[in-house]
This record gives sequence, structure tokens and C-alpha cells, in this order.
Amino acid sequence: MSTATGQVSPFPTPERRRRDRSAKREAILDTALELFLEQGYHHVTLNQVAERLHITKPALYNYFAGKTEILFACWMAGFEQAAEAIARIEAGPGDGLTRLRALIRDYGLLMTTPRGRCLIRFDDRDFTPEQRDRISACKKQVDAAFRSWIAAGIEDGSIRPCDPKMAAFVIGGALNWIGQWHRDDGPMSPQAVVDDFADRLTKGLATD
Amino acid sequence: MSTATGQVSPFPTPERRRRDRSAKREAILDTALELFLEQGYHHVTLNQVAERLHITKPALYNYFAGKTEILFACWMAGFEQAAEAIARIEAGPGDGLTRLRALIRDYGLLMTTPRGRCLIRFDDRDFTPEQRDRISACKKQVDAAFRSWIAAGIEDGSIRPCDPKMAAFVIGGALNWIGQWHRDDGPMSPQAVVDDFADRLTKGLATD
Amino acid sequence: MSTATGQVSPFPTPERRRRDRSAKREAILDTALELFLEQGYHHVTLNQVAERLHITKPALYNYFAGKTEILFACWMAGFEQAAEAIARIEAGPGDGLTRLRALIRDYGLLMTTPRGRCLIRFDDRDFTPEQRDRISACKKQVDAAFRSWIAAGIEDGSIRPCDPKMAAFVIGGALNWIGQWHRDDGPMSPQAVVDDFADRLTKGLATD
Amino acid sequence: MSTATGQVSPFPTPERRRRDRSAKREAILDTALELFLEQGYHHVTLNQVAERLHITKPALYNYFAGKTEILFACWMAGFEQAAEAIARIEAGPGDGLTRLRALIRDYGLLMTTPRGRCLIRFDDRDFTPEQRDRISACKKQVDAAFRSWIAAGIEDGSIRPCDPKMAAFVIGGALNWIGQWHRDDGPMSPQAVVDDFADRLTKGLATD
DNA sequence: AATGAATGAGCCTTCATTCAT
DNA sequence: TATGAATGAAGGCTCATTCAT
Repeated sequence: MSTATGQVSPFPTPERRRRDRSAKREAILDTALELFLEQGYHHVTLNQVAERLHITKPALYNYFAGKTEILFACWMAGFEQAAEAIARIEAGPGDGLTRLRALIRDYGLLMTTPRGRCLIRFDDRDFTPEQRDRISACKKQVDAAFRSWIAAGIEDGSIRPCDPKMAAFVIGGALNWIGQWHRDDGPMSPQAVVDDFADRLTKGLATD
Repeated sequence: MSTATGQVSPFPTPERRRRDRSAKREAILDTALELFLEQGYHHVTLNQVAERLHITKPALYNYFAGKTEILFACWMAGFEQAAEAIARIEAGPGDGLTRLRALIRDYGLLMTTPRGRCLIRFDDRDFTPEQRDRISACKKQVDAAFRSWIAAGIEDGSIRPCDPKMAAFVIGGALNWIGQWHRDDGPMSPQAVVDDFADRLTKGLATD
Repeated sequence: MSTATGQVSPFPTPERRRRDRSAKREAILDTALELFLEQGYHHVTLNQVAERLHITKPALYNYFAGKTEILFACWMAGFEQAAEAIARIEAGPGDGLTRLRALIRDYGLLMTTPRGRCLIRFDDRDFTPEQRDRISACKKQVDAAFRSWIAAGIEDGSIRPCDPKMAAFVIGGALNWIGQWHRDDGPMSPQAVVDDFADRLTKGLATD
Repeated sequence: MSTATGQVSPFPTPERRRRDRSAKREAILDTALELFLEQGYHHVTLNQVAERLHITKPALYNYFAGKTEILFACWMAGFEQAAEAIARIEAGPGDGLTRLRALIRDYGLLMTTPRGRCLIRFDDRDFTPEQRDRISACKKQVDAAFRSWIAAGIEDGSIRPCDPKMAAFVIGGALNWIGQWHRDDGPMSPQAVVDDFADRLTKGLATD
């Protein structure tokens, strides 16, 4: 949005206002998320969040209804990434095993990012019951993706017959655990880790 | 400890005093642990702990220096069980694979118990730095057990050559995850779960 | 205010501007008053007032200096009605008793209206000292009306000798109380109530 | 509770402890009540209450669950006085008119005391719904006393036939109003006021 | 060893008010 | 005139911890 002289108008259009607002919400989210992961939800005060953003505490309430709302938004932001990955893989080609491997890679990569870590580093009991319900439903979706592609692989012959539920538990556990031990400054790049995991976690499953 | 008349003396001997004290400490620990797992550390007040024990809050301070001390003691109680299992397996016979499987079973079982769950359901950042250091060392011990027996198995030929570190991450992740999803009132008994896991997690590793 | 073509000009004249402004002020007043009576001054936020008017909070500041100003204006609006009644009665004919009865009726009726209720349902301590002073003076005026007509009635023989001050307290208390118990959807119409009160409150006073 | 030497033991007996506690509760109540009447509920902070008692804010929570609980206790303390008066009169002798006059005197006197003023100077909407319900029931009791003795007086011939409900409204309003205008340092003693009111408010009612 | 009582520190949240646009 | 955004100030409440008894 620029004037004839090429300058950006100081009067924000409604459109730009919306973008600004959205950007600020994102900034709050990222900052809070950062702090939550650094210090743990209960050790983070809204003052800290505000300070790191160079605003004041009540200003946060223009964007979020409260502390748990921020926490919830963080979690959801992480889930969205997972859901996108699932949708992308679902939309793409490949047999059950291929898809499972793709999911392992994508989900594993997610676990090395702040947003992804939210999915498992927050304590369920810090959410409100309503939020918990929604989160529970989301978790089921992710779990269902793992199980369904394992089942699909068994069906299409790319995966040896086994209990999809238990297999999903093993795979999910190993992947979620990445979020606990992987350090960005560690010896292995996220990509290297997930490539390794994709092999390792399907070695026992693949039909050959 | 009874008098000649067969009655228990109302004057406790120093020995009995020590036992009583120890028993009370245990009771506090178990109660706190129960609450911590139920509601999450930060949502549990010392009043709740005291109430469930039918004592008063300050009484707790006769046995523990504070809330984090209790938390720490819970964690350590869990670790002791793991350490015992490791020692027992270490002392027993078997090649690397055998020992690894035994550890998977024992550690997995531990994860279905309250004490075991402490090991992964508590947030590191709720401990003091000193406690964190000790915990960190303990965790290394457990990790070392997994890795060393994998390495031993590779050496003795019971396990195919692979990166013990990554293998341990996968196994550890899958096992720790049990503590998150397993319910006592669920369809699978702890033993059934760990038997399944022992197979599943070593299938890809065993030279067979 | 229309143009030659019969259409209302979109450019408001200064006169119409003034009327608009005044109308908006009134609207704010009525809405705030409504909310104050519904929920109590301290439980009403300016946001609520603004929302009910479909405007935003800062817009209120174009018409009132602040929350207490609105409160004060509400009170004054109520007082004006009382003052008008007093003036009207004062200007009319009748002996002391007649006028007293008229005031009882008018003031009693006022107490069944939102504006009238303001006079006694607001807490004096929510006003600024300056406002309080003005209000105090206004209250004195009303009280003086009651007392003076009682005194006049004693003088002109329509009312039995008594202490006008105490008599005014009794009458005032009974009338103000109407604002607390009378409901529009109750069994007695405002008119019926005040007719009854006018009799009842002067029965003991009248000389016959 | 004194020792052989006549000194008060520094070790409080459970009995004395209970008395102490109760005395403290009373002290908090009276202090809070004082402040509430001085400044209005919403302008009083718990800090003020605590400061005036030379304790700290959280100490209040050992005796009351929160601010509204204190408010409610104040109200109830006032009601108890009214209820006692009613019970006392009920238990005593006298026809309807006599009892009504006694109630007017006692209730009127109550209105000149802090506890009594609570009954009408607090805003209903500052209570929780539960408290409001209980208060509502209590108010009904008081109202019922007025009405029933008026009705009784009509029955026993000491009071002229009239609508007890409206008569009670007039009397109640006049009495409650005392709490608003009477000052301890004013020209009329409480007793003088209520004697005057007892006459004045029943003059029109008495059969002769 | 245990308790009743008190405290200090802190945090979330609310809201009237202001200001740039 | 009206708005979106931000802020300062404040208040209620919680809770781990201490201390006298």
C-alpha cells in the first residue's frame, strides 16, 4: 500500500490493520512459546512475556483472553503443523509404508521445532477442561494417522501384519521423545535424526 | 517390640522411633506422588498432601525441607527402582540382547507404576539446579545401561551392528511413552505390554 | 431541515449538530443509568455501556469526562425531575397539606422510574467531593420542600402542629423506600401506590 | 485459666484458643464493617482492613473465605440483631399494636448502629447469588414480623383495619431511612428518634 | 513431633483512561 | 467524531514457608 510518491501511508488500511494485528498475535505466541519451553509454563509470568515483547502485560489481553488461552494457542499452532503434514501426505501418493515413513520424518522434524515440542511438553492439566477436550480430539487425529497408515500398509502388503495400535505407540513414543533430547546445537541435524528414525522404526515392520 | 506382659510399650525405643519416622516419610512420599501424578506438581498444594495424610501442613516440614524436596524424593524413589533393575540384570547372566530385553521389560513395567512415572512426568525445571544435576547424572546411568548392553550385544554378536545411541533413543522413547498412555484399567496388562514391546523393539535389532 | 429538493442535507447545520450531540448524550445517560440500576455502578464497565450503544468505549469520552461524570449526570437527571415537580407544585395553588400531598404523589411516582431511583440507589461515596457537595445541596432543596410545606400547613391550619423535620424524615423514608421495593411488574400500579401513600402518610398529620 | 500463682498460662487451652479465634473473627468483622460504612464496600481494600487490624492481608483468609464472605458476615451480624429483637418481642406480652411499637423502637435503634446499618447500606448485587438467596429469606422474615403484628393488631382491635403490606412498607421505609440520615453526633439521641417514630408511625394506625 | 497462625512474595486479571490515527 | 491499541494502577487471592507454642 503505497502513495504516488512511493511511500507507505501512515494510515493503515483495514487490511493492513488486520495483518498487523495478526502479526502481533503471532509474535506474542512465539515469544510465549519460547518462554514456556525455556522455563516451563508455571514459571513464566505474563510480565516476562510482555517484557520480551516490549509491551505491557495488559496489552496481551487485547490478543488473548488469558494465560491459558496463550498456552492453548501454542499447542494448537503445533497441532496445525502436524495436521498439515498429515494432510499433505494423505494427499500424496504412496503405499502404507511410504506414507508411514513420510509421517515419521515430518512428525520427527516437527519435534525438533518449538511449535512441535508444544505438543508434548505441555502438561494436559494446565488446560481448561474445554481445551483439554479439543486437544484430546486433536491427539486422536494424529494417532489415527499413524494407525491408519500402518493398517493400510498391512493391507497393501508393504507392512508385515502386526497390531497397528501397539506399533503406533512404539513409533509415537520414539518420535515424541525426540522433543525431549534433541538439541539444535547437538551433533545430529534434525534431518539426519529423522532419516535414521524412519529406517529404524520401520525396519522391523517392512515386509522385506 | 512388646513388654513382658505382651503389650506394646507406649515408649518407643530409638529403633522404633526411627522406623516410625521412616514409615511416615514414605507415606508422605507416596501421597505426594499420587497427587503430583493426578493433578500435576504445580496444582498440588502442600495442604492437599497434608490433608490426605490427616496431618497439617507444617508437619510435613519435619520430614522434608520443602515442596521441591518432596518432588525430588519422588523422582529418586523412581530412579532407585530403575537402578535396582539395572543392577539385578547386570548381576545376572545373559548376552547383550538378553539383558537388553530384560531391561526393556523391567523398565517398561516400571513405567506403569506411580514411582516409575515420576521419572518422566515431572518437569526438570521444577527442580533446583542442584537437584537437576543429580537427576541428570541418574538419567545418564539409565541411558548408559541401555547403550552399554546394546553395545555389548553387538560385540557378542547377539545384536546387529548399529548406533547404540540412536537405538537407545528409540527404545527409551517408546518405553517412556508407556507412562503417558498406559492405564491400569486399560485392555492390556502391564506384563502383556512389555512382552510385546520387548519383542517389537528388538525385532529389528536381533541378529536372530 | 431539508433542502429544496425535499431531501435531508447530509451536511448537518450547527443547530442540528447540537441536537444530535445532545441526543447522543441522552442516549448514553439512559443506557448507563439502566445498567447502573441493573448491576450496580461498580459492576458496570464502560465497555458494557458502549456495547449496548453500539459504539466504542473511548467514544463515550466525547460526551462525558469519565465514569463518575456519567453517574453524576444520571443523578442530576433524576433531581431535575424532582425539582420540576417541586417548582410546579410551588407555582400551583393549595394549602400546605394539599401541596404536601401533591409532592408525595409526584415524588413517589418518580421513585418508580429509573431516573428517580438514581436519587437514592447510588452511593454518595462514588461521587467526587465536588459532586457530593452539589448533590448535598440538591438533596437539601428537596428536603426543604417537604419541610416547608409541612410548616406551611401547620401555619395555615391544614396540618396539626408537629416537628416538620421528623415528619419529613418519615415521609421521605417511606417514599424513597418505594424505589427499593416497587417493581413495574408488581401488583400495584405506581399511581395506586402513591395515592395510597399520600393518604397514609398524611392521615396522622391532617387536622381532621 | 490461671496457674496456682495466679498468672495466666501462656499455653492457651483449646477452649481459650476457640475464644481467641472467635474474638479475632469479630474484630475483623467490626473493622471491615466500619470501613465498609465509611467508604463503601468497593472502595475498601482488604489491605485497609488488615492494616487497621495490624495484621497482613492473607491473615484475613484464616477467618474468612474472601471479601464477599466478610461482607456477608457483616450483613448477617446485623440480621441476627434484628432477629433477636423480633424473637424477644414475640416471646413477650402485648397486643398487635404494642408489639409493633416495640419492633419499631428496636429496629429503629438498630438502624442507628453500625451492624444495623449493614442491613440496608450494602448493595444486594455485591453478594453472590447464594448469599443473596439467604439474605432474601432473612429480609422476608423481618418483613413478615412487621406485617404479622399489624395483622394481629387489626384482629385484636388495637389497630384499625388497613392493608398490612402497605403499612409495613411505610413503616419499614421510614425506619430504614434512619440509617441514612441519623448521625451519632446529631441533635437527637437514637432513643429520642425511635420514641418519636413509634408514635408517629402508629398514630394513623391506632384505633384511638 | 505437631499445630495454629501469620507472613511475604507474587501473579493474573480488570478497567478507566489516554493517544495516535 | 470515532476507533484500535496500549497503559498504569490496583486488587483479590494463593501458597510455600516460618515461628511460637
